[in-house]
Amino acid sequence: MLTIGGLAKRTGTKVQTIRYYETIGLLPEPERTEGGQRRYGQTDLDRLGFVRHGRQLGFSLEAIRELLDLADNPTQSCADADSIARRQLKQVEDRIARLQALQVELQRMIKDCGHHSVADCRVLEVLRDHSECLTDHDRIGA
Amino acid sequence: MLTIGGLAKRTGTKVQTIRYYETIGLLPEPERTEGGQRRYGQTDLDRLGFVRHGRQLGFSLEAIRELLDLADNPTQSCADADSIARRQLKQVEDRIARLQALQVELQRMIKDCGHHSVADCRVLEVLRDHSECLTDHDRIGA
DNA sequence: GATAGAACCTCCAGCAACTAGAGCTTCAAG
DNA sequence: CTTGAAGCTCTAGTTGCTGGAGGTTCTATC
Repeated sequence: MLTIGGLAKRTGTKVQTIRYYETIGLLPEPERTEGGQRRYGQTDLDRLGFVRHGRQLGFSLEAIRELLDLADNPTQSCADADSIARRQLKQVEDRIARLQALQVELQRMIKDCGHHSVADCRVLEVLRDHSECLTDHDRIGA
Repeated sequence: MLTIGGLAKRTGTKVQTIRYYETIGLLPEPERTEGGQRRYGQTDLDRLGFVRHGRQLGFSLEAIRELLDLADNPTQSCADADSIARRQLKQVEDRIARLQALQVELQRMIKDCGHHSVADCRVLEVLRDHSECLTDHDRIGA
């Protein structure tokens, strides 16, 4: 039997986080000692491992909850799990695209900035310029 | 002069968000009408544009606050702005790397899932397998 | 069996960065 | 001068945790 600290260590989770997962019903209430301390078994270790891996993959706790429900009643179609994964993939692809655009822009900012005075600092200019991506028609009186 | 709603529309910001930026001191308190409604000018439009663009670029509000401070007192060295940008770039690169790993895994999950019953659904298996990335030495009693 | 101190317990508060709603007032058009 | 959209303040909720206060339990050592 594992203490909450042991479970935390094995799954790379913080103790507080485990208790938090319990309060939101993602993990079941575990056994307790006479004194009231939590004790965990293999099932708990597996379930928490599943949750943590899902989180690393970028699933929301709600998505993970859905997946766990699916896994708990394995009579339904797998299409549900598939659609959750597809939804996630789409989000991930969007995020990557936006981040890559950002990466390019930051690189440009850094390249153009020659450590002079702020007066001719390009980092600030880039941001200022783009604050005018809202160009003319976004200016007051246009 | 713009109303808060007009400013919101022009910058693609929600009205509540503008008021929020004001309460945290990111935007200055604007002029008010007799009746107490906020009225904004070009400066506010620029400043909020700067903030929103920074947010889209992934800067935290704190980082944006630093940049705005820099822009407000342009006597200091530009090295500060540069280092903020570098810090951000590193974070962005990390995020991209993690997301790409995730993308691959999700694609595999979807590819392997053939819309059968959950019994042989690979989506759940992938997550289950990896919950055992904590392999043997992570099992209780090992 | 006493004791020390690490690890546990509950409860509350807070983080970022907003978002939403209740209940009320003001503005601007017709 | 009325009407209804848009404004106002204030409070509370969101997601996914994290930290602290103040107190109890477990376990190892003497």
